[in-house]
Amino acid sequence: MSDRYSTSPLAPFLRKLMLWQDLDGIEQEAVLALPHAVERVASGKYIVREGDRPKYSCLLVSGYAYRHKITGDGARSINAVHMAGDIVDLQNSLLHMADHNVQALTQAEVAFIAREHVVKLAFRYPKVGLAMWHDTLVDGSIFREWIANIARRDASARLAHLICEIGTRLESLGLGERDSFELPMTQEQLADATGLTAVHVNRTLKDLEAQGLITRTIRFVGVADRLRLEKAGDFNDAYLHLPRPGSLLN
Amino acid sequence: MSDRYSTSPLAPFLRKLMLWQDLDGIEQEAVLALPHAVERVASGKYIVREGDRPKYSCLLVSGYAYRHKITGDGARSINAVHMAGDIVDLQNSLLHMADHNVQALTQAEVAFIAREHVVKLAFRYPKVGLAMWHDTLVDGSIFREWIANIARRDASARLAHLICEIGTRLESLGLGERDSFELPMTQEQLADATGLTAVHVNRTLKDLEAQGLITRTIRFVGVADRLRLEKAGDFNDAYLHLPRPGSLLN
DNA sequence: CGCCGGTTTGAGTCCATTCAAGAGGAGTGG
DNA sequence: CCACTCCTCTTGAATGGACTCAAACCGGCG
Repeated sequence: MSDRYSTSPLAPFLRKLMLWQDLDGIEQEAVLALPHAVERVASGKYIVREGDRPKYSCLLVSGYAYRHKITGDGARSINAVHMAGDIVDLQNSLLHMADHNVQALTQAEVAFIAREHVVKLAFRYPKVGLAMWHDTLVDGSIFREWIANIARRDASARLAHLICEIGTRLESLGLGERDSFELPMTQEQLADATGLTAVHVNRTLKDLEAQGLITRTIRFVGVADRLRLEKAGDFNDAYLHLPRPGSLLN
Repeated sequence: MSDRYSTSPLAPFLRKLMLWQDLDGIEQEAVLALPHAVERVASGKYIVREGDRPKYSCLLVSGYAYRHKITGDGARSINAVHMAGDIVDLQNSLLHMADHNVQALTQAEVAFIAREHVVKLAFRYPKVGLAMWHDTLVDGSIFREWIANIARRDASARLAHLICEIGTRLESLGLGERDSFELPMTQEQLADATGLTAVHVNRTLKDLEAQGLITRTIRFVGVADRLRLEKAGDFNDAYLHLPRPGSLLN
């Protein structure tokens, strides 16, 4: 049984919920007991498409995914990057109509859960419900930070900020080290996530590398000097609302 | 009693929740019975400040407010504009720490409700809870659209889009007409909401006016040609998830 | 081996910014 | 009631950060 806490496909999801609320054994069991189906998704495949009317919420069990919209003249805007444990489209399933696309960034595993099971769980176990609600609020907080990032920071700060955020989130989910991880996004995807063009991302990354803030290998980016990178990206992790020792309020 | 549905300071909030869920009489009563204190706030006053640890959620009863962040080098980014009925900081109160500021845009009335009452209501009356959750999801959807707007549209489209959005939301809340309303934001505020500068907003608004899409009086903007404005702003209201005849699902 | 998606680099352009100064209104206080 | 101030709006000129266009490079893969 304590096995399930690590082997269940829902384990990363549970781990994430427990960032937000201290769930007891019964509540944890209830989360893991959600009826679900796991699917393997190839890199680049769509998980949800704008206009879909999904009946299932989906969670990312492994790999990366991203949300994006296409504007009228065909430009793409990436709204979010997701990693194992993230609820990838509570949004779309509770709102009944997908207003954006979700696409696998790498090969990934996705767990599908019928909407009504999610809702039932949330209201039968208020702390679980509160954790999920909390999660959607944190998502919102991240969107706000992205708005500020794209609207009011220059190219190198935008990229530095994005890299810091992903490192911090990876670490908070126990998926990697904050100071040294790799980011599986093409420069074009980085551009669409920062409101830039691929060409300019290329030049800016080279610049960050020349300054000794990051390292780069083909198609991947790593962090070299975390502190200076945070400074360059005007990064402050408060908006991620991660639990801190001493803030164990309800 | 049917009086309270129009006179209570919480009436606009209830009206908004009922956009998302069809609440019965008991549920409606429960919403209106929330213990609350109403405060009048002068234009420009802060309602919540970044770093606050608010114990109260607040609702906008009348007037306008906006959320914003200040970046490291002092630039302001406006993340959202709110009107009567909007839940203005469930965010900050449920997350325990405000990650951004909320400021009155005009003179406004704000209702403060202790966090625990909000939570209790949400879980005692699941449909009310679902409506609130839904509301936070729609907020998130709007943030995503703003990201796309700022990241991937040019100045005139950004402004056109913002104007369309506010008109549509005003109408959906029964606060005005979609095709002709006034927007109490300075050009500097419009700039901070669209990732532009005040000077360029000025030139762009003049341009939209010259094209016959909007009308302008001192410090206010009105809609002249809604259809063409929507086209210019690449505006499609799907992301607002407003109820439509025929989509009365649960 | 040759294609293909992604990366790199250069040169020229442009949308939006910055800087700067003036005009118009609203509010305040003498 | 006028003088004064402050804030917003307006306009012009110059600058610049990011974009576009275009070509070359690179590594993986069928």
